[in-house]
Amino acid sequence: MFLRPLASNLQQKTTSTFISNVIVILNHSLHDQTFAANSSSSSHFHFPQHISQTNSLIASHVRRGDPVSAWILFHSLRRARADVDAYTFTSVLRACPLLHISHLGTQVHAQMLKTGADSGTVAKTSLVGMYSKCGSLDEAVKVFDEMGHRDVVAWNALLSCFLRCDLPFEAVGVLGAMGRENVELSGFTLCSALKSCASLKALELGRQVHGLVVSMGRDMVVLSTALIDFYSSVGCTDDALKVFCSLKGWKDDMMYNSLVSGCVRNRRYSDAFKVMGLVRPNAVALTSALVGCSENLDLWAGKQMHCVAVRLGFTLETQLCNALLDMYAKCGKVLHARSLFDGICEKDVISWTSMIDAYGRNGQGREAVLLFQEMMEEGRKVLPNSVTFLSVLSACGHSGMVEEGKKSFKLLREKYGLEPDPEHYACYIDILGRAGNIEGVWSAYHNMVEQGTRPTAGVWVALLNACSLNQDVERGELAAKHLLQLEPNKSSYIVLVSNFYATIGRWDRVDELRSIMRTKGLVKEAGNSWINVPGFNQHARSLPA
DNA sequence: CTAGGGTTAG
Repeated sequence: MFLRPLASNLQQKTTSTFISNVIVILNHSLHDQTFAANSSSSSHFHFPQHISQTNSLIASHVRRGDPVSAWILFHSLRRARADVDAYTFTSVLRACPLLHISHLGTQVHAQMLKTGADSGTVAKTSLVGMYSKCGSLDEAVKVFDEMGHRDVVAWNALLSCFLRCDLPFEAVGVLGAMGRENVELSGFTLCSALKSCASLKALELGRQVHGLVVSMGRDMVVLSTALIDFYSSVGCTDDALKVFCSLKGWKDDMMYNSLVSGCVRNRRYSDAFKVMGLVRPNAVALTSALVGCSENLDLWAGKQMHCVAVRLGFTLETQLCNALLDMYAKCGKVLHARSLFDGICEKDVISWTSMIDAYGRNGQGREAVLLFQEMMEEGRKVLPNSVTFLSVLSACGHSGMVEEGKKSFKLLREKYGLEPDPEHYACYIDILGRAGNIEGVWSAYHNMVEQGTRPTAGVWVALLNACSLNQDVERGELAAKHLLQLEPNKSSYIVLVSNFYATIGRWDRVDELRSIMRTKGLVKEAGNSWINVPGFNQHARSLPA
């Protein structure tokens, strides 16, 4: 009831944009030819006889991943003033978040209010889902609050709402409220509960949910997957393996994928390879396993993965190719990485970023910058993001390309409208410091503070390094003070600060820091280097034949 | 006809 005045308001405000949005959608539609023929005169457009049939048609468009067709059908229904019911709206609400047009869902909501289709639990539940998928958490909660009767599905929708917005603490709060309201939990509830526990690293709570899963005894494949993911997230790989082994009967791909990814995340590479060997691997499992190869610098195993991918015909999977590219780059095989990059038909921002980073980390800054320029060329549909810029900036830093670094730092804001993160400033300060431009370093710092960006430890480290190199004693001491204030217990930072004082000859401070480290019981972390000798590699040996 | 599990770049 409260929303009625708001609805007419919205309707007025959005009518003009509504028409232009539809034109945009029509231009992008794969089916626009057939539709244009039909829509030129709406009397030639025949809808199925019953509204329920049209509803299923809209729903099936959405299911097929074609929200544009769903929207076109819905819109022509409205234009023809055909009857619609609450189910028409629930179907089209699922298409709204996929169309990425601002306020589209709000427009539908307004139409629902006008036709009275917004009452009822099912309609309101789909509105909650729509708003949360469009990023309007407040609106979603508002709709939920206005619901008269809430069934378990409505509660589950609210739960996923908080999970989607990365608010696991609030999600657990919803679980508590469900308990107080005596809502009977469903499998969906437990699934969301496990996800919350995973993000909160709440081992005990998760174990209790595990108990509920066992006692409920339904949806075991899906819930076991969620359990595997939960135990992997809290570092209990053995429990994840136990869940996997104790489930008898058929297991699907997702379950294998979850376990492979969990083993890799916990650096249990040989277990990951063993699990992969149990079935014919799919593209997702291979992608996870490749991360293990990259982290492990295990070129031998990585090449096996590559062979498997080729044999099973996964070479068109962009995400898998990206992981392969990265694996070759991390193992120092830039040329292999490049030929993979060239072979990717649908290059996404990660393909480009990984290749730029591959050049940068191997000291080929010139190639990195050239590839970045190629990426930015007119007519490319892939836009660089903040990670791309980090790779470019660090490539410039490693290769001493000061001018190129300055240029890309400017582009970040001016051409792409991105706000530099502290990490970008740290890279940029590093570039200027190495070039001996200490005044540039500090003006970049002041610039950052003026933008309201708070310096992180990484920024202070970059500033301190710049001061060491340029013998900027006073401001270096300032940076040292801030760094130790921010991270007083990190031995690597204490060593860094102590090295700074050694550079400027303040041995009293060096001794002071050493005794601080002793009293805090900190030791300098051992450095390590890693090489793989073919034939002496444990993970490679346990690879399935 | 509303709600759920796995994957890639720093």
